[in-house]
Amino acid sequence: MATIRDVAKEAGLSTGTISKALSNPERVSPKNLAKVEAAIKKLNYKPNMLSQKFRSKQSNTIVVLVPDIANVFFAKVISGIEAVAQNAGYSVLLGDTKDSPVREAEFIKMVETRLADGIINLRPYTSDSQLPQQDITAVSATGSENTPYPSVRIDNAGATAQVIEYLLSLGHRRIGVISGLNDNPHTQDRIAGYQRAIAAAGITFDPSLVVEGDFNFASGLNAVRQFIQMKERPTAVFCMNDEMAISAIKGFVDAGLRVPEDISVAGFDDMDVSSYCRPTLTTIAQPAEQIGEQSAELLLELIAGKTPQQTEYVLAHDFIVRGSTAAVRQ
Amino acid sequence: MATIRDVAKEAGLSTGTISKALSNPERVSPKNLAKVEAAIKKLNYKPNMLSQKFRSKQSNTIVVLVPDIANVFFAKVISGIEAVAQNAGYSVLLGDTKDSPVREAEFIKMVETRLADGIINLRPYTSDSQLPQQDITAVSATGSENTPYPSVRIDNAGATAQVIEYLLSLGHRRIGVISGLNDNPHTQDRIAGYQRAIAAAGITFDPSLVVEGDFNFASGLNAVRQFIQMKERPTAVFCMNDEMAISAIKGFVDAGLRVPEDISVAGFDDMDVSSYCRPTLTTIAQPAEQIGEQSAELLLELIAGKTPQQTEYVLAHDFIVRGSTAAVRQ
DNA sequence: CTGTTAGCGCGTTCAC
DNA sequence: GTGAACGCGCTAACAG
Repeated sequence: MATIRDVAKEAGLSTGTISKALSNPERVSPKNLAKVEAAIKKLNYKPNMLSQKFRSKQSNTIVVLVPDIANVFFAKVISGIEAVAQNAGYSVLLGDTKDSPVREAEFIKMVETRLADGIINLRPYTSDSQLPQQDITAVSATGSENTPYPSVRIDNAGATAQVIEYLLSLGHRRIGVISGLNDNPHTQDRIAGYQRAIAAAGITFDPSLVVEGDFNFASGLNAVRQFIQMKERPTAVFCMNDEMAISAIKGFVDAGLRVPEDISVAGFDDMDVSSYCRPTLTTIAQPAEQIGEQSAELLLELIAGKTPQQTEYVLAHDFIVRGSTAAVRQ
Repeated sequence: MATIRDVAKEAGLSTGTISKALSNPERVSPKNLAKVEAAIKKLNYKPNMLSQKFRSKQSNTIVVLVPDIANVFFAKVISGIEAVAQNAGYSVLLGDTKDSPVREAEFIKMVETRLADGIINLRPYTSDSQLPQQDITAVSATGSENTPYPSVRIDNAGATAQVIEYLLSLGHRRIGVISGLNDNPHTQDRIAGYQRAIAAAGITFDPSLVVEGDFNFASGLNAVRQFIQMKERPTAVFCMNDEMAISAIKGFVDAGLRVPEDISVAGFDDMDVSSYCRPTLTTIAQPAEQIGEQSAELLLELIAGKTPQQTEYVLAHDFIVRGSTAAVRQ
């Protein structure tokens, strides 16, 4: 495989000139430029980027830590990250951690060992996080409150409160929740929003109305079983993502209840499918791609050594009312 | 940042010994090994992987070319790739091409310039593909028939024929199709399967029954409008993915038709949501993760310079009958 | 504008 | 078992 020295020899010039011709063509005489081009073409020379990176000590790579890439929300965030990174000449290394701290640690090691310049973490921060054990440049996308490093997120508590207030306005007083895993920070933020909203309406918190899910379809169905067996069944259920909302709807319907006539269901995330399923889903739309873009921009600033004015971005969400919620039956 | 030389100085040894201590600890005296460890810890030394890669000329990285990472099917394939790659000590670089040949070319350049050792292409092969312009080690996941390089795929035509045969067995004679883009090889393979199946049943092909979609939700809705206006409406519709099937169902229902009583709808891919929407979806399940795993294994063999026995894997699919299809109404 | 040269951090000789 | 020295491909610095 041809090296820059081969090109130099072929063109009858020195390696320094070739190098300059590639990076600063305007600083090389047109005559020699032509020679260089000819030699490159003849030898089919491709600069070895591995050497370039080694030389420049810049990997121009960021790693994205994601608990599960098959989750649509994460995939969209990544899409946003990729767009910004690509534009800035950065590559993105995919770090599917499968929720394992060990794997997470391995990816963190990549920036310690210079394979990557920084990390974007899509996993919400918990205390067992390996980050930031060292002084690693990292930002948290989909962060929750109190993330100890730069983050981009939405106001999870506020968005939840908004949904709950809407359900209250429809006359619902017993509002169930299908949550994420209890130790997930998003779960906690959203529970806080729920409690805030019902407290403001003078309703006391009933823990039995909160059923733990895990953000997957199956857990929505399980939760429904619990609700159905209750003596005092809720008249509305807020689900912490759309997957669980969709399966909850199926669960209620299969049990002979109509949605939204007999029971209202609201979701979170606004997946694409949420406007095409039946009934269509009332939900919170997170600006997933934008979260990715903002995170990437923030990280790139950090890598460049700049100190950004903001290190915590709270992006706007949307509350979308569709067909799965209605006024409580009298 | 500490280098191997710093460690050598600290330990009172030479760089060569340190290097050996790291790669072949058993070939260094225990006494010195201890010194090395102490020095490493004291200086918080981390080997510079960028240098290692440069030195070894091995990037241990593969790039995955994907048209759209926010597509669940692709995301699952990637998940499978990631698992195998990680296990083999490889990193995966995400190449979101946004369906642009220019971006595709850029990623291909990464393997030409040594940044990556190989490519897995999730975009079905078309003639305008930039691959394999050079002798690049690449494999096509989700390949279609006649892909000119190693590939992993399912039998698209056969799977489609299976769905159609099932619909025929239910008494349907006019079977509509919502396809992918016409120039997509998967579209072509599946159309072939459709034609084969109806021909075997003695039905002549009516092109007006095939409506072009684009694999997105919205196009399913558009296609439905065309079907509804037909004088002779189909009694069943085969959709080339579940997204379009779900939105088609919504379209029919909104138009006052019942699914499956008035019209049957079948999909392709078996998204998670397909067992939770209403009605649940009759569909073809592709082994997405397995496709990813197989592709990664194949590519790694190729990279290692082995010649695999097989260069075309056709994996088994599943035909899943659920609630969206029923016997034709008399 | 061009050529020469040093050295990035590491692994790998080959003497000792 | 160990250490000194070289070179991977490239860029930067300086001299011409």
